Amino acid sequence: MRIKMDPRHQRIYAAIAAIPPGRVASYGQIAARAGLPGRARLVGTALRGTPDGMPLPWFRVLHADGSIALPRGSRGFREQSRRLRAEGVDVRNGRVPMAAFALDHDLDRALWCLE
DNA sequence: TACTTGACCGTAT
DNA sequence: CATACGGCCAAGT
Repeated sequence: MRIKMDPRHQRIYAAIAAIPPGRVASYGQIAARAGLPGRARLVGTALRGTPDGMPLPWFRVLHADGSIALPRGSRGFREQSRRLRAEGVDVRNGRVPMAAFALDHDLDRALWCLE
């Protein structure tokens, strides 16, 4: 048996999966690219409920200011930092310089206008 | 059903 | 730099 997953979550997962290695995106950017402008919180909700075993580059999703969402010192926090650095992303003091690594913000605004 | 939480965000002070 | 606030609203209790 199989229960249909919320289509919005599917679109969110797809948007996250589309982030290229070595790049990152904010929750808001992912929401916009999933056709859900202004609903960054839903991205967090979806991410929290990521099905076990789904190979999702969750670590490429950060706060809009580039900081890691998970609590400082938590296991997730350390793993996220490690995995980002492993693919060349600059993580300093729990934060990534978005100007240099984030997906194009202007494109997201353009997508927003199409909604 | 009602109320609270929260892997958020932009703006204001 | 740090709080505060309103907007957002699915999930959890």
